[in-house]
Amino acid sequence: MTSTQLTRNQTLVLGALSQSEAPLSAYTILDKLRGEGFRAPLQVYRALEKLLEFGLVHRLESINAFVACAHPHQDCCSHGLTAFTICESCGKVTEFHDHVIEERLAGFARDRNFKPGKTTIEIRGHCDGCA
Amino acid sequence: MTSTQLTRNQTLVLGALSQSEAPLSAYTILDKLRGEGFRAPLQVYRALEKLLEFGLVHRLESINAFVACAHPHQDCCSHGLTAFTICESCGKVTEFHDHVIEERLAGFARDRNFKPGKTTIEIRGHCDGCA
DNA sequence: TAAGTTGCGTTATGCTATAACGTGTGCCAT
DNA sequence: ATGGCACACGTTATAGCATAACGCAACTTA
Repeated sequence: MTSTQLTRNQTLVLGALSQSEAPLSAYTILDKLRGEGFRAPLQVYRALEKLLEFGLVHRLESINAFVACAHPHQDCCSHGLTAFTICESCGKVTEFHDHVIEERLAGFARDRNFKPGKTTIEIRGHCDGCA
Repeated sequence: MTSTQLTRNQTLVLGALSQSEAPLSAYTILDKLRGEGFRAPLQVYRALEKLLEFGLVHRLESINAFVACAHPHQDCCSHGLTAFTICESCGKVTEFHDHVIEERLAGFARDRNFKPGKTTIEIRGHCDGCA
């Protein structure tokens, strides 16, 4: 695990995400942090950019929102592929890692001589509680 | 295969996507169709909504863009899961279907009592030609 | 101390998507 | 045939997401 000292803004943004049950949009984060002196979207986006880089936060492409990583202590997030279920009712997000899927996608890419960068896997639906 | 008569706007939007090598954003489509009388984003979004419904077009969540379905004649797209590779250099998109991944994700959802709706799988990277 | 790097704040702008309202057309049940 | 309905369409306005470009301050390193 790589430990980096976070700046004040980064800490605040990560805190907002960690405290939230559901994923947050950048603008929602901004509103939550106005009390701390945040005034512009860029303050949020710049912090998010770093947090994503550090593997402490994930971006959910299909809903334009962000969540704190569920296993920030491990390094799993940084290289391995991360998949998500996203409940469309309550917003609950579950993060998981699957080696079989990872291999399968890697194989497909190899076959096509495609050099994979970031991979997105997101299942939107309804969680147990929201049936 | 379900065959539906497309409206003029739907035909024009699908045409724009079919002719394009790379995925197009809604606003790019709008610009391409100004000559045909398009004036507002909603004309494009409304057509896209229907085309997505018919399974003739896919939305690429990670780049906010749209592509014509590679196999519109089959029904594969409507139920089965569709995955994509997206070249970040040339924009080329390859669509594929993998039963193993599909099963694996379905199994994961079952285990968690998660009712899956739409699933997104997108690999961004670089295609053979763009190495 | 000069140059480079990094984070920060601000203003402005651009891109993506939808709300709300009204029009016209075709269908078909009465 | 006419009233009601469903649907596509057009328009204006607005909401929501993201970045460009500028300049300042703190810190590092040579």
